[in-house]
Amino acid sequence: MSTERKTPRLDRKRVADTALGLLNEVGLEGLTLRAIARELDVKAPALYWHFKDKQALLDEMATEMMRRMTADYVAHYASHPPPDDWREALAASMRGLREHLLRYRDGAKVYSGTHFTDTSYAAPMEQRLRPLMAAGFTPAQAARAGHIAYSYTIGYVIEEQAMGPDPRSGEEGYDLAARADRLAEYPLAAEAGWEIFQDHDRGFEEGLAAVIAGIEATMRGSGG
Amino acid sequence: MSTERKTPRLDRKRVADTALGLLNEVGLEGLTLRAIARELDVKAPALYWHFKDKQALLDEMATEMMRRMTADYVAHYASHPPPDDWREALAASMRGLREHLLRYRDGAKVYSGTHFTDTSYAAPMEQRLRPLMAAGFTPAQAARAGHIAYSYTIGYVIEEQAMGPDPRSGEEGYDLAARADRLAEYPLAAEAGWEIFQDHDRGFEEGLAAVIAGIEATMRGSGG
DNA sequence: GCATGCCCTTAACGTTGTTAAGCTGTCAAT
DNA sequence: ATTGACAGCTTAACAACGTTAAGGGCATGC
Repeated sequence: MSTERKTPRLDRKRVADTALGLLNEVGLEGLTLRAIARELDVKAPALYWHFKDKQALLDEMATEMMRRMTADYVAHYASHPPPDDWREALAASMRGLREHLLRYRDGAKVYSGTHFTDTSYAAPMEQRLRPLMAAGFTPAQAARAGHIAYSYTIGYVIEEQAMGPDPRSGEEGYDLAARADRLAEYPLAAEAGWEIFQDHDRGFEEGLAAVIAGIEATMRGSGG
Repeated sequence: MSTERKTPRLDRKRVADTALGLLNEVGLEGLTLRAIARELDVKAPALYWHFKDKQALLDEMATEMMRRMTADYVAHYASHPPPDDWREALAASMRGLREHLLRYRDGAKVYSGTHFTDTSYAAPMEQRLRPLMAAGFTPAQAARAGHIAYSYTIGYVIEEQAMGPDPRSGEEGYDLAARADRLAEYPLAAEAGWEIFQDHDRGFEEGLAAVIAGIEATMRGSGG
């Protein structure tokens, strides 16, 4: 009856955890099976006992990211009351998504390139949709609204992580003055750099506010 | 008529063109330097005369995609009058972006993972921003508005291409009924599948309309 | 005719994902 | 206790990849 049989050094969760940790040190292109194995004090082929191939490991990593996100949600709403306004609920959900993607180097790329290994992604999705239903969205509208906000967030973070080497540091990995020089022929594009490449937190919030306002404007009262 | 100096079999454009063609046949993970070289009747190391490394080739591919997109814009607006409404102009720009990303397998992934090799991306950006300025947006607002729509579009197409193997075919690469079964515990998430995974064209349009309406609602008349 | 430099080839290196085969320790049954 | 089986790892090896080093052919300027 004991679920633990003896002393297996590895299991799927331990591998995914370690791989996620290593991801932040070496990035996605440095994340080789041998490096992960070394971190686990094991040889590379051992991983194939637990995963069909590398993609399966990446899928498990994305799923683990999702699980941690769900756990944060639950923990947070255990102490705070959930927002009663659907706009705040949706915004909070997307902020949480972005925050978790930014927690790992190339997080958005790993995340968006995988199919999940179980249904753990459904719980946050369900939570994201419930407030919309409560506010009078039809199921189809709620799904659409959620996907719009989701697409915006994924796209924003992919761009965000693609340009700066340092997620979350104050540094800009990009010489904006040089960029403006190169684009002297295109004054609008040149000036846009200052708005787009700086203060990602504020930029994300402005866009999120617009997206949610747009959902409200185009989808409320038009369907139900 | 011979501007050609002698018989160089390769140049950057020919390589990028061929690589883009091959991309549609073999996908991003099958796009090896040897395969590209074979297509060009050349050995793999020859590519290193024209490109520093593979990433440089991918960058050139993304830049070429951008150039083709610009060319389409120009060709289209040579025969049609440009929309005078900033909303229509922005929507048309994003439709064009999506269409070009969908034209290549893994197009959005290639596109969003690269830094451009020249300033050719600035022309479409400039065109995207000009109508906004004409409508009274400040430069910062125009930049922000453009980036919001851009992020949404990139995120949408990445998801779109990640799930279906066949871009643009009528087929669904995904068993929605099986998905709904697995998610029996999460009725909202289950039902959302039917909205999200079908009719990408309509889904994109609805989201685009929402995003643009949201830009209007949150950014017009608030700045200057 | 000879050297220069461009453009490509041949050969090879180190690393990657992955497979095949075999070793080791623990448990169940005898 | 001895055995057999099987889970879980190792060692060895393979093909393919990106990339580098060295050299060859061939047009051009002197």
